[in-house]
Amino acid sequence: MDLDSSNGLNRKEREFLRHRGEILAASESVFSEKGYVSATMEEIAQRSEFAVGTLYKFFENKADLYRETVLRRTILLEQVVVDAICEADGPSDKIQAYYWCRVELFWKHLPFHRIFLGGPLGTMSEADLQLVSGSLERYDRMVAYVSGIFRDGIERGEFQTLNPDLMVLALEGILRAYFDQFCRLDDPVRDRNQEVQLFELFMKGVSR
Amino acid sequence: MDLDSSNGLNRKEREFLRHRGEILAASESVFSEKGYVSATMEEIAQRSEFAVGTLYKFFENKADLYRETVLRRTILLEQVVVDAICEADGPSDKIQAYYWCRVELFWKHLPFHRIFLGGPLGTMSEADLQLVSGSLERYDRMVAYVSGIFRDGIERGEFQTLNPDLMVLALEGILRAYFDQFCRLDDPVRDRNQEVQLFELFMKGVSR
Amino acid sequence: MDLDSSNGLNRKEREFLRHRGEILAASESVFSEKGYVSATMEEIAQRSEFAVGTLYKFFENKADLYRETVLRRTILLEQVVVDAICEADGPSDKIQAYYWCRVELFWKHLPFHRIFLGGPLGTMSEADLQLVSGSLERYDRMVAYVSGIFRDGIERGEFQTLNPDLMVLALEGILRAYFDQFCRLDDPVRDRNQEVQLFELFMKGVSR
Amino acid sequence: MDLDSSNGLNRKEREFLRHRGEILAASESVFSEKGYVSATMEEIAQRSEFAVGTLYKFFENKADLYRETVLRRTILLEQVVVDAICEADGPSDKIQAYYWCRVELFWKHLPFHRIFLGGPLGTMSEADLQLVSGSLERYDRMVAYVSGIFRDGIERGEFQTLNPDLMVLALEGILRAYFDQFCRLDDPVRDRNQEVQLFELFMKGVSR
DNA sequence: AATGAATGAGCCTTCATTCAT
DNA sequence: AATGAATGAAGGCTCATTCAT
Repeated sequence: MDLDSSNGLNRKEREFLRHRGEILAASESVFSEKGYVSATMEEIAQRSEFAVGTLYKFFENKADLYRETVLRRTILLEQVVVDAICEADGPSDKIQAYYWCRVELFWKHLPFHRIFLGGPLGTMSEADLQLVSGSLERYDRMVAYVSGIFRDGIERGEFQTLNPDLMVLALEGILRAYFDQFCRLDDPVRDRNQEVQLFELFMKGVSR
Repeated sequence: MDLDSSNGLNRKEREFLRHRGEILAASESVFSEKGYVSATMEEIAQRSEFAVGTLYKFFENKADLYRETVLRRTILLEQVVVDAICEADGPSDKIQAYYWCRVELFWKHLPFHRIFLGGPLGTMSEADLQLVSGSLERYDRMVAYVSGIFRDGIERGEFQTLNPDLMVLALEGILRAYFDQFCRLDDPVRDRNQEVQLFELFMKGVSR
Repeated sequence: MDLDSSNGLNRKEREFLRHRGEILAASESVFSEKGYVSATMEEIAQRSEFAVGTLYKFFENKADLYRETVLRRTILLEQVVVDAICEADGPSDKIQAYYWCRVELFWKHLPFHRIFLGGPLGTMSEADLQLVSGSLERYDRMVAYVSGIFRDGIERGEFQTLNPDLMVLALEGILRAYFDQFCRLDDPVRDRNQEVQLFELFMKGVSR
Repeated sequence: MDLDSSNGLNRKEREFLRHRGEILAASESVFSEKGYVSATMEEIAQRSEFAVGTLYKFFENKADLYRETVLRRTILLEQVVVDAICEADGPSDKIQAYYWCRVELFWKHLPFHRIFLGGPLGTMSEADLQLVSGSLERYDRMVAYVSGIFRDGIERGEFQTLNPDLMVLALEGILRAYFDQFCRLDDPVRDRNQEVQLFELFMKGVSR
């Protein structure tokens, strides 16, 4: 009976994880709307349909809840991205896979972008940065990974001879600028043509 | 009668403006370190060496102080940028002028970048956006202006046929990504070579 | 299941109402001593033996707490007064019932008189009046009701032909002047003989 | 040149008194609109067209300014009332003189009534009462004086045998109730007929 | 685990008062 | 006397966190 999909967990444990997930979902939505400081435990409680006290059974405090909220998505991001890259062959294709993977994930988890990948990377306060240091590490690792692809591509003569870190930086900047447009809007409408144009612009910039 | 630099203002008025400037400087530094919500009037007062009550003689409230802090720099940004662009001839040169102008201003006003041009553009909450709506308007106007240059460049055949808005978007994204690196650091070191490489990457991307 | 006096409320609800009542009691005492503006939430909290934050779980803000403090007593006043009048027969007896009812209520709720029926009716600022508009409405309704009794008495020939509104006005004035004496004192001593004399003076004034 | 109407004061002294009077006038108007606590020295300064600091050259502090504002009018009240009473002959006429004198003064100094004779007498806090103790003394003296007239009238058989203090109390109460009506209004309209009716009601109540 | 009432430190803001000019 | 910029203590209100049930 207990041998369900959730890898050999019993009912108690499954329920625990489900509740935890519900809280994280609520907190993601509240944090993305209000920002870390203005979000209140009260509102997260309401939206998750738990009592305030219950949140503290699952997370040490507000900072911890925020950290975990961001971390959950960052882990996902890293996994999906690495998988997508692995499945592609050759630097250019890998970069293309990465690009579209990022774009798809954005549209799937727009609120998350508002919390973590939008703005904050550069502009969070010292204190805030520590809140997500675990996620930052993963993000940096991912960026380094992509950087490695560019390095490879340069060696193979597919990309021009530029600092590969700057290539990722430019790519990330273009992605964020594109994403940020939609974070301002209530009801964003995707335009795949723009996504194609941006990618071409970038590839023309880095290609030999 | 007062032959000073401040266009016919008397001592009282000059002192008022100087104090106001001191408060704005303090507030810029505090807001950039803590963010709007976490910054306290108390700390801004201490850093500006005025009493809390004094801040309220110069600004209506915290939101107003923030607004003016951001606006002052945005006005400067717009002026300097437009001037720089005007002095250059032809689309490519104008874009180059714009690029370096933005870079110079960043290094001159790094804290401002943390407040306004870093992150927040995409990720500020509805409420926060209204705080700086005046500045946003100016920024959007500036972006539209640069977009016009791209349009012109396309018509002249200097740039490839892409949506000029996406060109500015990419350029802004690259700039922000470059800037954001340094916002994370305590003691950023400028590397002009990187700045040149990034610009070339971008120009290669948009040029015919 | 709970066979208590509080009409089918559970323990939680009863406790809520009890706490609310304790806060209202404390606030009545503080407001009556200090007046609305000088009373502090801090002191009301101390006197009710709750924390400041707790007050805000029961009342939206200071104005709301004040409003409710006054309203609770005004509702009581209206009920008791109307009941007393209804039980008496004929205009003169009804007025007598009203008079003694007001007097008894005064001695039972002296602090309330300091807040609402003493002074403020005439002298509260525009802003303050809105604070208690609900109570004022009730008070005016009560006065109108008593005025109707005078009108009736005039038609029956029990009272002389004067504007009935002025009769209530005089009666209210005499009551307030009598009450106000005791509000000045720490340890007021009731003198029923005075109360009788004042009533006779008034009745002689309005009777045929 | 210096022998003007102001009893042998020189220009300096006359100007001093004039300025003091202007401040008192402004403060009367502000206090009557806002109440003691809500009135600000800032607003009094603006309305008197002096700087805040200047107010402190004329009055020790806010409490002192309030005290003097009230006292000035109370002294006037006492003088005018006593004069009016003296000019009348016999208890009934003296009371009539007093009544109309009070009514006239009310219409002449409505804002003052809002500050001092409306409400506060009974309902001011301990602290507030000390603010105007000097005025209260004068008011009590005036009331005692009128009480003496009633006592005299009782002895002469003009009034019925009741506690004369209660007679003044009733009279004062009726006056205040009448006055208070108009303090609620922006644009009060006098109705002399009402004033007559109220006086007759009262006189019928106290007369033999 | 779940609840939510209670807590109290902390922040924005006001305003009586002072003081250098 | 006159000014008004500067001060800072005090008050209303919020919200992360705790704890008894």
